Amino acid sequence: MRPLHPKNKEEILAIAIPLFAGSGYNGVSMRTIAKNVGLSAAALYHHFPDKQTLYLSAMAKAFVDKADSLDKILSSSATPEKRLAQFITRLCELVHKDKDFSVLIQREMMDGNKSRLQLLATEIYHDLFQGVTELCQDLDPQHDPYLLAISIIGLVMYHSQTAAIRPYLLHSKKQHSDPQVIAQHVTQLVLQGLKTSPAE
Amino acid sequence: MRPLHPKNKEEILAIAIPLFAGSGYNGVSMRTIAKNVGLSAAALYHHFPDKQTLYLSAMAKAFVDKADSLDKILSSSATPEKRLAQFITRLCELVHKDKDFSVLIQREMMDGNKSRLQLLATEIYHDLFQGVTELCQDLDPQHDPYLLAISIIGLVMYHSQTAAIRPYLLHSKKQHSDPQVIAQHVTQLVLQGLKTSPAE
DNA sequence: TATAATTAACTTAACGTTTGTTAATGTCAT
DNA sequence: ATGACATTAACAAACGTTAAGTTAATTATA
Repeated sequence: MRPLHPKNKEEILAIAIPLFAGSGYNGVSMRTIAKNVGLSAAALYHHFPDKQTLYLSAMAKAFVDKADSLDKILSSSATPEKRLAQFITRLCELVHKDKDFSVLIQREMMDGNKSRLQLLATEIYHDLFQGVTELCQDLDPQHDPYLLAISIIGLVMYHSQTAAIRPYLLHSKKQHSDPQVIAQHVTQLVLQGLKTSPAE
Repeated sequence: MRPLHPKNKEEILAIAIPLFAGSGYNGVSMRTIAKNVGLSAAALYHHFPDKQTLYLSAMAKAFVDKADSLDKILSSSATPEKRLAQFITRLCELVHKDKDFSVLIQREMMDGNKSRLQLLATEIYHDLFQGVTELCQDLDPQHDPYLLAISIIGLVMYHSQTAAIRPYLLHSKKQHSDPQVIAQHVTQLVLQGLKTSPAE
């Protein structure tokens, strides 16, 4: 029987992405993906030559267009402080809306071999990191822009990645998962640290 | 033949820990562990009833005594600022010396099911997080201590976790992996943000 | 103190299952 | 009729795990 709704690659990848994000490469079998898609495992090989290619395609799809909107903010003509605030807010929204994004990046950084890390660095991180580094130099030439760039990105990412364990920690409140609340906290931390107001 | 140097559980776990850190639970087979230890796979079942138990034992060993030295700093009588600086420095040293530590925690946060997350939260994070939260309240009651605690821990952890991809990023220098450099950067960022000096 | 029983620490061989993957085949729109 | 998209069946390899056997040290017994 010919299927009523033949699956294309994009549909398969859209289903595979959260699976890989949730259980990692080794934790997701071709049969698991197939079952979720509504196909036999063998049918997947009509769309992808092997599992590795399917996985890399899923990664590419998960990352595409993510960096673009951030790059626009970074290269705008606003003041450095405003660019920083906008960038942090946008990144917070992004990782909140697409929860697989930061998890997949994190998994790649831990699991990836050299060539995959290089791919991640050039394809995803290069422009983004370059932009943040330049922003950091505009913000304060005194600081090491490299360390500062990692700190800014890391702050946002870490708040997103700890979401799973948060319910089991004390004093956890709903607002702590609100991207706007996190964005405001991170922005203030980066710009002013703990000194709530210089006027005090 | 009875072996000349019989392996005990601790030896097996010491070898299993970096394997699990490097490839995750599903990425490490009993046969792989056995080969690295110098035993047959079946011999591992003489020491541990199953893979899950071996893994959880490895996690316990990797985490034990890690939180203790940090708790001491947090409960000292120094000023909040000094306690913060000491805590960050100690945590930086710790994740730099034992690179498996933060990776294993990160993997648990991503892979762990509910019961394992709860275990991680109560066994590892509870006292530590509680201490950092209280320190944050001492530092500045204005800030949300919960968000600030995650930010502080996250800053240190993220610098450690991005070590693998760092060689593939531009402007990377050796000093950016130096725990003392990172500690100083993070401390200054938390205390003062970008404002290099109020006297300027 | 000599000897028998027990135990700790392994081995090889095999089990049933799951894995990624392929082969052979079928169905339907163009 | 051809080609795109699917199926079921099967493959070899790797998986976690178990069974049975071997050896040497320890412990109990006479």
